[in-house]
Amino acid sequence: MHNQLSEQEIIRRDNLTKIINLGIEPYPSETYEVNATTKEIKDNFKEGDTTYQSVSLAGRLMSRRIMGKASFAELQDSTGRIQLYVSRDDIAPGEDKTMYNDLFKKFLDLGDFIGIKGYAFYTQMGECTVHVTELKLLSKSLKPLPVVKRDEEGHTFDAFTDPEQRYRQRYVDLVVNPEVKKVFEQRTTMYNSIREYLNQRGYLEVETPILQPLYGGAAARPFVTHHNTLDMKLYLRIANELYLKRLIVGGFDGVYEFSKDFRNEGMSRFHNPEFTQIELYVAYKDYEWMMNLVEEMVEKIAIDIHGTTEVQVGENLINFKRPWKRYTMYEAIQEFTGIDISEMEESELFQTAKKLHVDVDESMGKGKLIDEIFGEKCEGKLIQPTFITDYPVEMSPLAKRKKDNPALVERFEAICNAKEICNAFSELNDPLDQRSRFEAQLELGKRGDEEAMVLDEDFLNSLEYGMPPTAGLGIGMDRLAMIMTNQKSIQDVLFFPQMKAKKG
RNA sequence: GACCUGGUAGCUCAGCUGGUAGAGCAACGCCCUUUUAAGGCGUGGGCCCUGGGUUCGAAUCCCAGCCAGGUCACCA
Repeated sequence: MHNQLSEQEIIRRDNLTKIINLGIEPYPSETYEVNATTKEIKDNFKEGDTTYQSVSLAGRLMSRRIMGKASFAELQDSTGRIQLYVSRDDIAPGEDKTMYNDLFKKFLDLGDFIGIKGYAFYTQMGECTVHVTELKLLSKSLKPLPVVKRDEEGHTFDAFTDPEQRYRQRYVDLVVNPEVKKVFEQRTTMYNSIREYLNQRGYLEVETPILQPLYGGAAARPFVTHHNTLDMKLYLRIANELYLKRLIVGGFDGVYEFSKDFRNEGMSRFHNPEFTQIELYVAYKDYEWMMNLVEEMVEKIAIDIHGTTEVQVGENLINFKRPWKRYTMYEAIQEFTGIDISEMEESELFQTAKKLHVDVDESMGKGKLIDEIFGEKCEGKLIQPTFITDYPVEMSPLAKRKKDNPALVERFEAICNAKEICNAFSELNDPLDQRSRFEAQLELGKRGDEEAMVLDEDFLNSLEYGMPPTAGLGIGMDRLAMIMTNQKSIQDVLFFPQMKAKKG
C-alpha cells in the first residue's frame, strides 16, 4: 500500500479548498428536503403535465456534458438516474456567474453529492430531464469513481468488474453497478417474505446466544474465543438448533430465528465462514407436515420476488410451484442408477459403490456409503426442487427414527439446482436415545473426527423434562438467495464476503 | 490443500520470441444554450503486486512470496 495521492485525488482536494475559499461549506449538515425520486419522475412525468414542476432531488453527480453556457448532467439517487439540464443564467441569474463557471463547471466532480431544485421537461431528443434552477453541494467526493457507461441496447462500457475490488470496496460496487443493489434488495424481500409467512402462522421470532459455552446442532469445526471477565472459553455458534429446542421444551409452539452461524472451515463459492440459516421448530408436528410448509413457503418467496413461481438460474428455469417431487433416498438412487440398495448390507453396498465409481473407503459405515452414492449419483441431477426423505440414522444424530425402520430417520432435504436448500426432521425427543447418539458422536470425536458433535448435558437435561413431538427445519439463506437471485457465488449475495487481509 | 489463470494510469485493457511504458473512458486547458456510451482540439498522469536472480539491459525470462478468480478435493 502506498498513500501517495494520485493526480485526480490532488485535483479534487484542490477543488475542495477552492470551494471553501468561495465561502461554500463542502459538508453542510442541515437536512436537504427532497420531494421526489428520479424513478418517480421518469415513470410518471408526461409532457405538458403540471406535475413535477417544482421538484427537489438529491444524489450523486454521475456525468457532465458541458456545452458552454449550458450543460447536461446526470444525477443518481437510490432509485436510479435522471438527466439534469443546467444553464448558466438559471443557476447564476445575476452578474456573478461563479456558481456556474467555477462551482459547477470546475469545482464539482463526478461522485459529489448535490441537491437540486427545478422542473421536469422533455428535451428535443425525448429524454426526461430536470431543468435545474438551484444547485447546492451536499458532500464533496475526494476519490474518482469508475465511470461505467451504458448505451441504449444495454451494452456496458468500462464496467467495474474486478471481483477483488468489488468485494473489498462494496460501496463502490453498489454506486456503480445498479444490478448489484437489486440482488440485495431481492435478498431482503426473501427475508420479509419468510417473516410474513411465519408470523402469520403465529410463530415467534426469537434470538438465542451466538457466544456459546458448547457448540452444537451441526457437524462442523467452530471458531473459538475467550471471555476475559468470566475467564472462559466460548464458541461462536455453528447452529442454534439446541437452543430453539430448549424453547420448545419451555412451552412455545413455534419459534424461529435467522441465525448468523460461523464455521471454521474451507471457503468456496458455496461457503463463507459466516453465513445465515433460518431455523424453525414447531411443536406437535412431524417432518411430513414440515415438507408441506417448505413447499408453500418457498413457492411464496419466489412469487414475492419474481411475481411468478419460475426462476431462471443459470441455464435452468426452475419452477417452485407445488407440489414438488418426493423421493426416498433409496428411490432416488434406484431412479438414477437403476440399482435397488434398500436390502443391501454394508459389504454389498461397498461393492456397489465401487462399481458405480463412487470414491469410498473401508472406514465408511452403511449410512456414509449410502450418502456418498446419493451425493455422487443423484444430487447433481436434481434441478427442479425435489424432496429426498429417509436418511440413514448415522448421519442424523438429532433426528427421530422411523417407526418401521430404526436404521432410518424421519428426515428430508430439499434439493434444487443440484444443491441442498434445506434440511429438516422430526426432532428426536427421547432423551435416552439422544444421550446414546451423543455418545456415539463422542466416539467419532475420539477417533479424530474434528466435526463430531459434543455432548450437551444441559440440552439433555431439558429433554428429560420433556419435549413435545416437534418438527424442525433449517434453510441456508445464502444458498437460497443465490438461487432466487441467479448468482453463481455466495460472495455475490453477501455485502461483505470474507477476504484475506491485504498485506502492507 | 492441489492445480490452472490473472495482478500494467481512477476504470477497462493492449504491450509477441527482453531494447527507455500504450489505447479508450475519466482528469486537466480552450471552444460550444436541448446533448447523449464517445462534440472538437490540445495536455498531463505509472514503485508495470512484492522480493530475489539471469542479462550490457526485465512489465516481458527464471525462482520465491502476496492477493484474487476458476476447477477439484475437503465439508451438513
